[in-house]
Amino acid sequence: MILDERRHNILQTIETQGFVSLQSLVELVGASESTIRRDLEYLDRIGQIRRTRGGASFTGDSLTGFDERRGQATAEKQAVARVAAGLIQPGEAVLLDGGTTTLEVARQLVGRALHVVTNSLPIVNLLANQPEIELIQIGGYLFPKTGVALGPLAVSALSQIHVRRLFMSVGGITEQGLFNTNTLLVETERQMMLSAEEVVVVTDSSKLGHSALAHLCPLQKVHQLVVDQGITDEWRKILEDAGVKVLVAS
Amino acid sequence: MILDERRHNILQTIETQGFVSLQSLVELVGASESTIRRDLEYLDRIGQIRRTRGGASFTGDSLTGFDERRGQATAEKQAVARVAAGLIQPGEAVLLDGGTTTLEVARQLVGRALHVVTNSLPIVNLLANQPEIELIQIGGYLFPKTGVALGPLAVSALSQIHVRRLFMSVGGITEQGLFNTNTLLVETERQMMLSAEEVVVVTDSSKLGHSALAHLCPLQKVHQLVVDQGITDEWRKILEDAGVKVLVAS
DNA sequence: CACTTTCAATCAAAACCTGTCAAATATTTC
DNA sequence: GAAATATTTGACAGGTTTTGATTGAAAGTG
Repeated sequence: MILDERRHNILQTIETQGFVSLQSLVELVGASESTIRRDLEYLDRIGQIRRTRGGASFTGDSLTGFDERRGQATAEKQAVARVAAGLIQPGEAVLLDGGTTTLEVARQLVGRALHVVTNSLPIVNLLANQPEIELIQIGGYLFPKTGVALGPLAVSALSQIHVRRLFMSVGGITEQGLFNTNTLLVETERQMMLSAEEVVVVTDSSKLGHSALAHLCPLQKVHQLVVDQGITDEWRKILEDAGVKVLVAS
Repeated sequence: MILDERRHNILQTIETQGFVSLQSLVELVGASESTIRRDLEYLDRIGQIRRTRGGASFTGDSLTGFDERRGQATAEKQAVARVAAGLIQPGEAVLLDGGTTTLEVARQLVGRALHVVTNSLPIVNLLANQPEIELIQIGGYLFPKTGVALGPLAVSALSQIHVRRLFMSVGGITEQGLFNTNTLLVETERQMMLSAEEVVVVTDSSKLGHSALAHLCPLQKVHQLVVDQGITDEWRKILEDAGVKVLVAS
């Protein structure tokens, strides 16, 4: 098994199981302990997982994230979130997708008078009981681990609402457009795009050039994209040529 | 099982059960007493639980802020919840209304293979990530304080689903029927009743004879009612004459 | 007060991690 | 195509963390 394939395998296992021991990974992929250790170290460094003693755990926005993991929202993500939140006018209605970056955006909204619509359980928990915010929750099948409501019920609910701006996260961006990890999710996000006047993608630069399982839409459908400083001039040009307004957070 | 996973397990158990004895944790995770003690000490130090003699109880900044009333879950409510949960068959689809008693019912469902539909944020937080439970969340305008989704979006979502049993809470019960405190809530609950084959009301006896702002439905629409021992013979007769099957929890 | 249960402290054993190195494999260069 | 170079891999030594057992003290119980 080649390097890339193996790491992909490992990542997927961790994502689906939440926790995986080093030993079980050794058995699963048939490589030595040392190799798996190095893979885990790499995946940790790029922020996809978190190494723990004896194995690794998924670092995605696990809603039960119990320790300091939450503090792992990197400075980049926070910078992106600040810029994104700055786009919002007082009293506006915004739609927030699930994801760690949009969760940071939500954090920036506390105390502002807004209408917020979201299908993300972590965001709902964050904003519930904020007196200034009128919160509309999108229901549906609650996807485990990430706590995002998806599926027909979510799509149907979204079709009944209309907002000024959508803040969306993605799994990957290529010249072919946006991608995400899950077809149910993509379906729901398509309806989100239909319900918003303006589509704002929030992402970190590591997603640029990477694909993912499910194709969401071409670049042309995106109005604005907020990204950290890591973006290359090349990518900036690709995006702007497709009509996307690029905002770099610093 | 790796360290992180074990502590996560422990925390989740404590979070859903409220209190757990050290012995039961030893059995649950299959580690030694010493190890569990150390884990509890750690979780206590980071402020997620409080150690008590013989075990630990949950204190954490609970994901929400809705269940301050947890301690108030009286023995009567728990008894009612146990009886109510006993009605549910394996694999069934149930709809849970918001409310403290229904939250206790939800607590009884942990570990059972069920489809659960609910508009209550505290219940969603409780059951999210329970692997055996398929969770469908009803969205809508999120009512502050109680964390229940209401309004047109909720009604519309409910109209698209169908379940075997509805567990409903009420604000008051008189001979005229059921009452609740809020017209939006009543509207949503009416749709819930349409989506369920059987309507089960869970309540404590103090609600009997008391009215509330909004009339929900006549007694005849209720199939079963679970109540604590405080119910009088007189009330029992009134309910049974209206065709309600009364279950008294002891 | 006697008895039982729970707790904290200690310690050796086991599990795990880091860093290093040589062998194996892939990539580049000529 | 062969040699040179770079990367990846597996093994191992030495150090650190975690674990389970034990013991005496402390806290609850009748």
